[in-house]
Amino acid sequence: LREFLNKVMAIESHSSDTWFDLLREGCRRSTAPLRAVISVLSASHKALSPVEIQTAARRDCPSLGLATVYRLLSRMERLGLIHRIHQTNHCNLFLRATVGHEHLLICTSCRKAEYIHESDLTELTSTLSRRSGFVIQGHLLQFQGLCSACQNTGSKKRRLP
Amino acid sequence: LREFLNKVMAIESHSSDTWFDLLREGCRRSTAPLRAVISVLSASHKALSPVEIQTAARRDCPSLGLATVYRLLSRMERLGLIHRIHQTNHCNLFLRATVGHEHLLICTSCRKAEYIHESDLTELTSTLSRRSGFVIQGHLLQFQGLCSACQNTGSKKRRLP
DNA sequence: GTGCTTGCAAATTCTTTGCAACTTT
DNA sequence: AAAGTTGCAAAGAATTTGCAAGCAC
Repeated sequence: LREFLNKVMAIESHSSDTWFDLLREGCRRSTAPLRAVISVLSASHKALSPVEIQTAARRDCPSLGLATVYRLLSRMERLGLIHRIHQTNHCNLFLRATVGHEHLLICTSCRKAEYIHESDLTELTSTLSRRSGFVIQGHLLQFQGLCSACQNTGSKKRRLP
Repeated sequence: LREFLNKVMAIESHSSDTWFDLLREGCRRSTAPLRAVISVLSASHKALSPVEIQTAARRDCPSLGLATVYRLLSRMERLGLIHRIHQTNHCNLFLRATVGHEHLLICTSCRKAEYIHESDLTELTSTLSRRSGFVIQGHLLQFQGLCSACQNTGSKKRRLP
């Protein structure tokens, strides 16, 4: 696995080492399904559904079953390697997590997703905590919109609430 | 329906007229299932699942079927009267929408939910838009935590990621 | 009466699980 | 060899739909 991860890291220009470090710590065995799914998720800038992940990963691992995809996704989610993307309707899309960037900007048309860096929420969180009496454990902030590419290609596949 | 809504409005102290106005505009017929579901949702400060809504609404409308609850929920969601609450696992909880308050604070234990007023996001939105080239259509901001009541009652039903 | 709504049951869709076979270490 | 993983098929959930009967206007 270690070897495989180093290879993928070398290819992925946008890769943070931390993500691969987490993988190395969290996954003990290097199996074909795992490697195939890692390849797909580490390279994708779009949120993908389990079926899409299966389809894409079958290029490297043709026998890959959907149940295995679900099992791998839940493992990777538990490790904090991927995030579930919540849209008005569909909440079954997954995207590689980026360390230090918790917030998202998602294209409602092509599902391209970007992690964004956001600082102001720290203060807001403590204000909220003080005012409401809640112990705040986490939050979910996601922006939806049309990426520049989709603004031009018209509303082909646009999917609005 | 108008009459029924006025009655409910009178009872609900926290009610904004706008919500009932929207209902009046969006719903033409006053049926027992609709009235029962409105009663439940307008009064609840917790996010509720379809089954919970059915159960609660059966007090007023014993024959209420689950399919009808789903149909009513999707109508009300389309009208902007309720919001779907997205949690790490479950995304099938619904809460009455509060006009002018888009953001939420949700107790992971009892699911008590409060709408919060948040202003800073406007500026952040335009910064993001400028930097990313996205046309931003909306966003989702939800805080999770433990409400003061649940901090004391221990971690009975606590449900963490 | 007309047309929207409902309840039921069946159909779909999405996700999880049991299990024997198979890999990885 | 031992332990963890996989694929398949079956099971479970969650949600949607077809349709005849019922209701609101």
